[in-house]
Amino acid sequence: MAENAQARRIEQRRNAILEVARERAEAGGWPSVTTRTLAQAIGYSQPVLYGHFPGGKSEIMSAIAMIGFGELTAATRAAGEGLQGGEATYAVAEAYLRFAAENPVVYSAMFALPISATFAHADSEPILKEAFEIIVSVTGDPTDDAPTTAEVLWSALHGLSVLEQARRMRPERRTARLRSLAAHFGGS
Amino acid sequence: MAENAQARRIEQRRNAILEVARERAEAGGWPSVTTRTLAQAIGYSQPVLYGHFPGGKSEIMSAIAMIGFGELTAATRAAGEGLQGGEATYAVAEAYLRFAAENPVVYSAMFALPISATFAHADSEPILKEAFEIIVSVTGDPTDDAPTTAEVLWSALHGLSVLEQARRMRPERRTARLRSLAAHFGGS
DNA sequence: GGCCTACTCTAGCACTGCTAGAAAAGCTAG
DNA sequence: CTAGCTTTTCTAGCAGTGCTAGAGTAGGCC
Repeated sequence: MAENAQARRIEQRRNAILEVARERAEAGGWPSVTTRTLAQAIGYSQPVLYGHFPGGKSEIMSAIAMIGFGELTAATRAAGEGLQGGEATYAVAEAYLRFAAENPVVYSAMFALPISATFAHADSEPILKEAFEIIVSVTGDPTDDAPTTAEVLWSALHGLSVLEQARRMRPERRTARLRSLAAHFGGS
Repeated sequence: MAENAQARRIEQRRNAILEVARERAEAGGWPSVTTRTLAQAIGYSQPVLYGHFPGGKSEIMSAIAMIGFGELTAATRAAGEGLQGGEATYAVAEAYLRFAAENPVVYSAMFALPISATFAHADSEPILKEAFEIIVSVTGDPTDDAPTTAEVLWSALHGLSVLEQARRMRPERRTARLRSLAAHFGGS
């Protein structure tokens, strides 16, 4: 009984840590999330954070990154639902770039950390593999092997996300880039 | 007379800072390059660094990043020299990925920093614009506007570089990805 | 030789992630 | 209801970071 309530309290606090950390990171970047400010925001002292995440700040970032992969998978899957060929490619790509643009720091955590997981491998984190499968499904290329083309398409999406975030791309050409991408990878 | 010797001494020390910083960064990552270790390595104290680079560590990283852009431009230009169509695309892409793989931390500095420069704009840093022009020249796509296609191609190259470095791509499929990229962007 | 300028260093600030040991709270048993 | 024990939580501090004010030292000039 007591253990159950205790467990729920701990789970709740863990979620609070992740929620506050994400919120603050989106507001002022990852460097603005310090163990001190984070601890104060949840109403506890620093060591409590290490009780939940022994790996410290980087483990907190990794946890948020995993949540991000789940959200990205859901968003791209929903976007491609029921579509075929180039339309599916365009829709999935658009959803991907939108997620990255709307959650820049979460997205950066998803790729900045040494999570050590090769997308196309079977023994990867299930969430990563799931996300990769969606990309594979919209590469309308029968000549090449699909996983390889998917790796290239994912790279293009990732590059676009990073470079748009860094303001290296012309904002007004966003849809043109998406059309170009869909034309090159969307198959028939 | 004396001023000239003085100026040369200062220039030499500036180069020593950049050289040592790059060396150490390639050996142990950017975090291992601290103002203390860097100052000690060049035989001076920390404030001397700020005499050369008032912006501190980030300005040193920016300076190295600019050198990196110069090297990347030279490497890709040399690779594409005299080639046409898909062959040029493949060669340039290969040179690009090789540079990123051989200079991972310099490459990361080239894109991690807020240098604030949109590649396709005329008023960008000349070095950046020059590098972009090479990419434009190997996009054999007459239907789309070339700069937009070049932005997408650059994104794909950047994404491949980052994700290969992060071990998210299967290493044994590297040439297959390059062929796929050249096939999709190389034109006729 | 004496002075003045320009350079260089020492010492320290404010901040970071992280942790050992003290204090407090809560549960268990008598 | 109290005593003791376990678990949780906090205080205080370490080692390291980027950066800088002011003291000290070297150099060239008259």
